[in-house]
Amino acid sequence: MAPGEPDAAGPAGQTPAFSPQYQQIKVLILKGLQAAEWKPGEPIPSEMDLAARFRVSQGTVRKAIDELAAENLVIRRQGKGTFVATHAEQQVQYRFLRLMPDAGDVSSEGPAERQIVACKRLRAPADVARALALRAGEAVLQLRRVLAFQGTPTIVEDVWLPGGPFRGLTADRLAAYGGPMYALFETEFGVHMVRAEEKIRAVLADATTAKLLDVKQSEPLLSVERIAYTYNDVPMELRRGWYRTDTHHYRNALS
Amino acid sequence: MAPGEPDAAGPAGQTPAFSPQYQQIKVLILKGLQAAEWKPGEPIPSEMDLAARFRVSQGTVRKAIDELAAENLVIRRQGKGTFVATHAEQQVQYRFLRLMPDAGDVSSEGPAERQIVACKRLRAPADVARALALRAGEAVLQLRRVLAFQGTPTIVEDVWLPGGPFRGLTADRLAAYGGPMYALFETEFGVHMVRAEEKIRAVLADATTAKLLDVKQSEPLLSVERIAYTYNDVPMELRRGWYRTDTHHYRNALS
DNA sequence: CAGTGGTCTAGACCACACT
DNA sequence: GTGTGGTCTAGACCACTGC
Repeated sequence: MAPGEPDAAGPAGQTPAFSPQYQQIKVLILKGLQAAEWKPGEPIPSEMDLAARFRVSQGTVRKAIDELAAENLVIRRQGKGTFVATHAEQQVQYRFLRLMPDAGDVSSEGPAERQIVACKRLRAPADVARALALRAGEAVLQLRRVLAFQGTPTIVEDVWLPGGPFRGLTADRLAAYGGPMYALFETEFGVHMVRAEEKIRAVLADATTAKLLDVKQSEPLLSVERIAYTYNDVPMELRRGWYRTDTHHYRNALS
Repeated sequence: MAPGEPDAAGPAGQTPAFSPQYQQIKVLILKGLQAAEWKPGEPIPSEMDLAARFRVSQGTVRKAIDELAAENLVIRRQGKGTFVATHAEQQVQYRFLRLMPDAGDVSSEGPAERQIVACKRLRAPADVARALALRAGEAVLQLRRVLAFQGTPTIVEDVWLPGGPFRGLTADRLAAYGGPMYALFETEFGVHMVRAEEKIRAVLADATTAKLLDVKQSEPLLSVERIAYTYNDVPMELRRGWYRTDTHHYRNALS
């Protein structure tokens, strides 16, 4: 688009809704990501290429990519290129897990030991359907797992996934896979989690959870309800977790 | 600095530590903020003015300010100017409080009722001294307050402040002040909290807390330990809070 | 060396707020 | 209209990576 040309903004909008070129280009790149034109871990075209493709200057593409990088959708590497973000091969193994050991750091703790406790296919209860934007009764996958750190069971999680996108996921497949669950989702099902929202509460352990975590029933636990979203704010996972916080804590940075 | 001139980077650094101009200018603006050259709520000089002052182009100043804005140190308002961030007169009244009502939103809840329970001056215990980067035994201010929403006491907080910067703070002065505590810190003591870190755990209410929150002693509560920092990462407040999560939850966004 | 992202400039024009 | 931040360009040069 030549400078000075009118915008391709909405036709009958109340407000003209001015949208700068870099925003429109951001949307175009976003569509490429959604359509898996470039897969997680792969490079997207260079700024020059994209500038030529979209007929804008490099600076405009740059600003679009800057925003995508700020949202962790894409990672810039000077001298190499810009890459689609991925949950695998990331130095930060657990991008969405904020639980930290009270002493030492994550690296000193070693890898988590994962154990799948249950995995079944069922019809979505009302609350799950609402969270995943499904109709009540649609097929969902539900699984429960325990994470242990250095031999101490620390997290119990119930995970609900929409049946459609995750058709074919089984306990065996999960157990066989070593890395983070979200990495498996990417490689096996083409679902990339982009962001998540958590609601945190303090609760008392129920009998089942207490047993799985090897604590007594009156033990206070952190209840963490997470909804994870793919591109375009489509909810793709509901996860309810119970965290022991006697040796770990949930860390959060405010700014 | 003319284009092409060498950087004013560190003299004897192992690595030359290349630092772009916009970073250096960011630091200069930061110093102005620290020195209260411009106070919270006031505008900083226009991009053109700063560009002239620092002898760089507007674009370079722009990038510096962009980063400061991304860190919430400064707020850009198109057509008006760039303003020093403030905890007062902000539509988001509680910038660092993540507790949300389960139903409805913050606005539907009305203002919090604040009640100061205690306020004393004492010598810093070892843990408090460590958190505030003081020597053990230095004077600190400690206060305890209860926040209630719609008549229900929901939060108990113990706040520790370094005695020096907060000399003259009394329970009366706090009680007389209507707005958020951090707003008072700005206007009365020139201390602007810039960021904070929280460690969250699930605990059982002790006798004192249970009484203040009007819950039974076995009630699970969210324990939130916060360290708040001014400019330059100087810790200026340690806050230990206990939150009821039967009607509220701690909300967090992950990306 | 070529190719990538990163910095910086100078200038033009746009959107917005105030007066 | 003036002044502010916001967008966009075209071109130059720098820093980093890998061939």
